[in-house]
Amino acid sequence: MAKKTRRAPRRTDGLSKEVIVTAATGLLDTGGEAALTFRALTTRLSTGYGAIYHHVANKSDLLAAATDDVIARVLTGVVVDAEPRDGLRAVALGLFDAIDAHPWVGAQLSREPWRPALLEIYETIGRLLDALGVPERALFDAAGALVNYVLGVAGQNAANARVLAYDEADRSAFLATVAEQWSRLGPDRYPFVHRAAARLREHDDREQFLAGVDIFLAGIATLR
Amino acid sequence: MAKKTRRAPRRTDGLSKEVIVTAATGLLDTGGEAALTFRALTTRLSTGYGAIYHHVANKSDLLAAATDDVIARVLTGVVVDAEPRDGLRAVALGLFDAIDAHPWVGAQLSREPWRPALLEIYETIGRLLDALGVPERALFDAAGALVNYVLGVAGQNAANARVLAYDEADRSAFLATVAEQWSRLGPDRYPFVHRAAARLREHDDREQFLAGVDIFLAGIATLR
DNA sequence: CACGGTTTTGGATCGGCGATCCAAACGTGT
DNA sequence: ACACGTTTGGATCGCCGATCCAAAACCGTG
Repeated sequence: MAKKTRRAPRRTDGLSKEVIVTAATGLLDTGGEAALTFRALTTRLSTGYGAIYHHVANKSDLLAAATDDVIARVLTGVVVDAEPRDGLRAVALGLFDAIDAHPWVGAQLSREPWRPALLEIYETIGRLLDALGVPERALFDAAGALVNYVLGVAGQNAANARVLAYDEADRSAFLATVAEQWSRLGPDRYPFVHRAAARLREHDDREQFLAGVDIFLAGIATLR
Repeated sequence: MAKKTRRAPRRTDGLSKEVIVTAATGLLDTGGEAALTFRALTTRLSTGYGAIYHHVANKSDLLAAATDDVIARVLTGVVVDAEPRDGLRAVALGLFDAIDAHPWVGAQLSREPWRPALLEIYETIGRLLDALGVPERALFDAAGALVNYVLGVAGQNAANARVLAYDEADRSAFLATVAEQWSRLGPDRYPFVHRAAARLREHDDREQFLAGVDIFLAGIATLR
């Protein structure tokens, strides 16, 4: 009935998985995991569902592809032929910063640990630990421990950062509020957290992360 | 019309947040995070949406409550007045096993790290590290590192376990498959993972986790 | 024991999501 | 120029979290 709604003409620039992954990464970075919906993708790419599903199996495939993309960028960007100890710190910091910039990566890595991204991480860190001279019998325990430490802390940090407004002023205001709550908890029931509150205000996440890596490397050194 | 559908009579046993949290934990344990829906809850509790929303603010409130519940059970169940080193290992193992039994807890802890559960974990581990004699200046870095290591590894382990069928036969079959894939990766491009494949078959997650805790404690000891 | 306000409960409903499906538009080989 | 396979856009489905409202039970007051 006179509907004849002329459908929009086909796009000229070809759609590809790469284009879709880039758009998805943008949505994830600006709005968090909840912002990645196929509807938002169709709007941003001005296309339809079918076009996207033609290049991507489903949502978790898309998330995995975006994660692999981010991690691959980090690992190839890091100089590995440095001194192993420096290389390890560089890789650790690179992953920390990447997850800080893309908080959803941390969650995805622990949700689907069998995909390529984690394999590459293990390979890079394991090789560096080997070059560091960690004995064979302890190499795999050490690699597992270090990888998990790095991803664990980076993920926690990203989760914390997500709560904070991304503005530095709000950040210190938030930290002050939390510190105040913590110190109010009472030294008898919460002696540690009560004391930690004072440190909270002045602490630097990145420095604390590196301090943890060093604790780790010191522990690994005792295995030799 | 003649609809006059007599509405079901009101339940006699009172609904409470505790009952709802228990039911939610059951759903989460058997079917994973995807299985926790308000529809499934209404079925299991044979009630309606309003009844549940009367006791619970929303879904994330429910998840947080269930998480706090599980973690509180672990921390109160652990003997703390033992030797600090043993206490730390006991707490670490308790958390590892709890997250292994309730995989969703790990994800929730990193998703909303400001809720009570993580506070209690920090308090318990921080106090034990203090009793261990870690110097004040390193105490908070050490606590942060250890907490994140424990939660990181436990979460990864739970994610791995979730893929595996919960049957031990399927588990070794799966491990064999992964080990085979890994060893096929080629020693030139993936020297570490290629070697790790051999270990994968025989490794015990719990033992490897404890080995990591020991690496940590060894590293912390060097801070003294 | 009656009665009215308050708390607790059940279910209809809404908008938004991932996924599926199909026809229109395009490109390519002949 | 034509036909066939590929790429694209959008209608549609079933399910989700959340909201809202009225029925049912409870309870203090007289």
